[in-house]
Amino acid sequence: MPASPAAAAPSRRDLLRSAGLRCTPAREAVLAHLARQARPLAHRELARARALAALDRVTLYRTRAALQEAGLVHRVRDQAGAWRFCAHVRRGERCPANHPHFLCTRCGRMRCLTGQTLPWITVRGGERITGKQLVVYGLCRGCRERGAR
Amino acid sequence: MPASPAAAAPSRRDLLRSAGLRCTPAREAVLAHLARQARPLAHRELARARALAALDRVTLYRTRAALQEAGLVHRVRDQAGAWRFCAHVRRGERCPANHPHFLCTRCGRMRCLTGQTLPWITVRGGERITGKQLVVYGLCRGCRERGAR
DNA sequence: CCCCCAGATGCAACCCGGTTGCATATGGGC
DNA sequence: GCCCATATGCAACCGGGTTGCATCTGGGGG
Repeated sequence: MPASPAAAAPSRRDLLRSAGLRCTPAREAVLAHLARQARPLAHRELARARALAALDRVTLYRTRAALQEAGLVHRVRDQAGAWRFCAHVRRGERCPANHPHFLCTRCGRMRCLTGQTLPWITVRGGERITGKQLVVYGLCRGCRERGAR
Repeated sequence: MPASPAAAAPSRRDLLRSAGLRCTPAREAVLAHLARQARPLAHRELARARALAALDRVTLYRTRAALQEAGLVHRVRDQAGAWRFCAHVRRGERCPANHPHFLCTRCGRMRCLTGQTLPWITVRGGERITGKQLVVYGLCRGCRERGAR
């Protein structure tokens, strides 16, 4: 594995292409940003990012969706009702979003609670379960120390 | 306990008033409808209800909120990002919404999975937890039998 | 039983997340 | 380098939810 700066990472480009997606500047930038932040980002947070500010908002929405459908990214609904997208930390995990998420109700930051899996829920009544999500919310440490309550 | 039809139920009116709310037609109607349905209802479902169709949508939003703040009702975010409100089945429960919810992604109906409590999630990092919610989604029995997939 | 006002309702306008239709630009296989 | 499937940008739209303001009313006090 070469150590040259350009080739150090497993190449966004290869990642996108092997997921069956065309490699475009928008997708590279969004994927890079999600990977760098490594926490579930809302549309606003993406739109505010310097590298993504120039993108049309529709493009941003479509890019998020494309990355998610291609399996490079997972998403959670936050308590404000918006989707948040997060790059998979390790590729090839069996269920990449099978963990709870924490959301700070003050600063709006969300983080993955990796290392804990979602509980097994039994639903009696013949339903076919296709997914689940658990969001824990409250005040993050920073917000708790900074302000009262 | 009297058996006359008028006094059989514990009176919506008393419920509202003891929760510190004025008793208005809108609130009585919304509370009655939520109690009758006994599952988390989205704004659309409330707005479509015959008894509530005449209400202004803002009133509906404010009524939902009032009932919830007064503790007569709890709410969950569904997978579409909208709030759903559900009347408490029993009053005085310690944590009235401390159960998972099932959402059918086809017909959009949601139901409370009472009888199961939410798991204890440990969040390391000094966060103060104020709430959590677990939504399980999939196809309900009816939709599964009715359509394919 | 009526008066009166805090609080509830209705209306209009607005915000924001998200989607759709369509014309134009471009990635990448040939 | 060509060419087309597909990605982007733009404009318009949808739906959930909120806000400001004028009007109405529940219900406590007289």
